[in-house]
Amino acid sequence: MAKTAPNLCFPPLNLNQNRRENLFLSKNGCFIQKPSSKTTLLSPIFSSCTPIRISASPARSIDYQLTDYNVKILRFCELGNLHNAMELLCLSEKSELEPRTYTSVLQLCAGLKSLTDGKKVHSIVNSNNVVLDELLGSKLVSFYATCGDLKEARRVFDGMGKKNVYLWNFMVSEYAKTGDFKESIRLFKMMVERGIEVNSYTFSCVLKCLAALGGLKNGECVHGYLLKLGFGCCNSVVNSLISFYFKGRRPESACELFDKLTDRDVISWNSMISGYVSNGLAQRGLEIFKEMLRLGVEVDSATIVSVLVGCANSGILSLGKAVHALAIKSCFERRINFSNTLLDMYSKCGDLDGALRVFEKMGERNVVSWTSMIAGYTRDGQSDGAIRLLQQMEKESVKLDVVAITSILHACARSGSLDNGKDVHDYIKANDMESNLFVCNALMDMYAKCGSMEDANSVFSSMAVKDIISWNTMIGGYSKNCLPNEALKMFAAMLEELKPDSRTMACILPACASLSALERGKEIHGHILRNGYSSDRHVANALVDLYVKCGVLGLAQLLFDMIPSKDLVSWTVMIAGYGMHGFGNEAITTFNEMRDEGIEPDEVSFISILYACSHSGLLEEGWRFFYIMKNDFNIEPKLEHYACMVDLLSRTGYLSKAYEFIETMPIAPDATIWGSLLCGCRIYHDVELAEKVAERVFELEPENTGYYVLLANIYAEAEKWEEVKRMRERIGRKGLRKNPGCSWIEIKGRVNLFVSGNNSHPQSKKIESLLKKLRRKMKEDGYFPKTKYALIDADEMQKEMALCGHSEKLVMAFGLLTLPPRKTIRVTKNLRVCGDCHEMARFMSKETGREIVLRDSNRFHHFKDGYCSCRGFW
DNA sequence: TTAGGGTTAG
Repeated sequence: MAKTAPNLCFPPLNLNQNRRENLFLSKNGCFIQKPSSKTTLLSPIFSSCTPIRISASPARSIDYQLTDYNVKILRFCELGNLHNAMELLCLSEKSELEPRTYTSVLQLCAGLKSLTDGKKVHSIVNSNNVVLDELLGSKLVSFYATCGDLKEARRVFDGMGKKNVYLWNFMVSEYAKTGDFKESIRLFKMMVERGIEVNSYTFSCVLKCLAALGGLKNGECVHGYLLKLGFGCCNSVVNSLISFYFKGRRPESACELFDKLTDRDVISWNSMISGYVSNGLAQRGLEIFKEMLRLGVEVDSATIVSVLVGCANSGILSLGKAVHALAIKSCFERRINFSNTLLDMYSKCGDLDGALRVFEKMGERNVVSWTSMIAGYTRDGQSDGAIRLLQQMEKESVKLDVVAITSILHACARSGSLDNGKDVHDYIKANDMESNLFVCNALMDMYAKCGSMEDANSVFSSMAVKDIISWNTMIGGYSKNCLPNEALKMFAAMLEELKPDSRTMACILPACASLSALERGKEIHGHILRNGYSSDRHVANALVDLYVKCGVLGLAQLLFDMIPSKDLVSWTVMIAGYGMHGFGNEAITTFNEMRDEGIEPDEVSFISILYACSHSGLLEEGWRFFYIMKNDFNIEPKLEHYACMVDLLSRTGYLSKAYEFIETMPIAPDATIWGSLLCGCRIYHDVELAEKVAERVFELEPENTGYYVLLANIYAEAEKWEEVKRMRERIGRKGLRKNPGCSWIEIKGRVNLFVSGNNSHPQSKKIESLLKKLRRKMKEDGYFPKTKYALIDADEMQKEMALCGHSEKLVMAFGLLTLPPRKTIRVTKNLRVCGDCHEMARFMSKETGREIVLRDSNRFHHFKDGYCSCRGFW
């Protein structure tokens, strides 16, 4: 009370002689007015006041006014009038000024953060040759530090003779405040070297600095030192140690200290809760909280905050709600930051309604509250709700910051809303946020996920500063958007600029996989091994996928077996791999193993297993999985699942059942589903059903040439040349062009692409002659070319010529000519392999003793000794 | 003359 109350009864500024007898000088050198006899409340202060000896003579009193600058300056200081205090200080003679006057003015300068005035005081101190004693020195140091001139503070500090432990601690903590923890530690070492008697404050600050520096070993040394000095039982020091060990990711050491701490206060308990929560051990943190309640330890707002974060991280809504009630009781919930934490707890626990209730009840909201809600909707898959909130934010003129922008971009990316994303981009431009790295990375990600790699690239090109995330986003974006060549180019450019990381590997491998670029993939695999990225599960899964898609199933299996803790993706990739290669039974065994491991399949793993069943003709098993998915796992079948089932029925010849199945589907079938049945009609030569089905397909996808060609082929195989002609005319009328078939083969890391019918390759002549030679031998062996597939109503010779030009044949011949003997020929085709080419590949494998692995748009065909792994299911 | 250790979301 004595420190603040005197201000309440100050006299007016201009000293009134008549009232002087009422003035007293307080202990800290300030004038205070003597209270009237009625004032009893402040009377205790006066017991500590010394009356100033003031003569009643008018002459002496004038003399006082002229000479005692100290008193006047002190009075101005007390009034906060720095201007007048400075003016008087400048007017005063050295001999008139007392040390206390300088310190008071300096304190005011610090309070008002007036660096200029404080510097002036400092220069007066210097020019008056005033000795910097402990007090004046401390004031100068703290003045400079408070005004942000830590360098000058340090200069004064270093120039001082005797310094007490407070001032040393002050400097240590000032460096820590600016983030210069190393300098803090250097000072601490100086303290120890100079024999300064450190105290508990020193250790609190030093341990915080060491935690920030990640100096676990140094911290342990300090721990030993403080024990030696006898601070091992000091509650505040042990609390600091607990926090230090938690920050150093050593919860067990923190726990040991807490267990031994007899004098626990609320900070000790809170340190344990928040320490566990921030170490990803929220459940243990919550247990500490329960123990705290059990023992009747009083909780405070910091306890509640940490517990809420713990509930959010572990998804324990019930406890979160109970703590919410406790917060209401304690009136904590009225503060905005607290409400935001609460809101986030509900949102992360999946209770969006609860989050919304907090949000709506909040008296004041800031951008964090809004962003929290947006993130909640996005997390819940309700991107539309997130975008609606953005519009509401705009209406309420809430200014978006970087985090808000990135959250909204994330919502747009999740929902694939390119238009909304572009609006956000406009906002970014209008608000000068284009140079922010985080914003740019999120923008690129949004464009990539919305399928616009052109826009993503334009953001990328305009970035002055790029980090590894920028590069990875672009590479991953190209890979996922079926632009593997661009991904590889970007990867090559990245290598010129910076070292890739494990995430880069997981982004580039799918590009190699989609190109079946085995050699490039192997190069990257080598890089992964050299850099120790194989333990990254994303990388390991991508490697399995790479070898699956490059047709090296054995290696994929080996790598899969080597993954120590397989996740759902690892299993799903392997199941799909077996399916793609026609190993349906192996896929089923793998699926069962996954369930034995306690991993629950999701809708994607069911697509993989159903796909595997359909590509191996496993009808009964397929139905069983379809049933299990719906009934045991409560997964509502999606179009992809129905497509697999239709495919399975069609491939196994149950065409009318497939038709019925489509008609009774609870969701509208798309062209792919009808297309599967159309393929079945082709396999089983059901022209009548094919016509019925084809019309449904044409309605849904009138522009897709593939389906017109498919029907034309069905007609051609039935030798209905009139209908083939009709189809060709229909295609011609619509101005549609058949998608050109192309195939490629990677030789020495280079992808060699062949387009059907194109003979511009430098080795064309050699290829042609090899194919003719092979064809002759095949005929001798009783092989008749499947000329039906030529789709041309011409004479047999012409048809055979047309078939010779199919891209997969050209590539296979090129492979035979170029690759060393016994090397497997690996071919990839953009469309489904044609029947004639399939026959020829079978023959080639027998005739040349070569293994041929052909990946078409649908599956793998392994040709060996005249047999194909697809067993006719393709 | 003065201080520290626990908490706050997107």
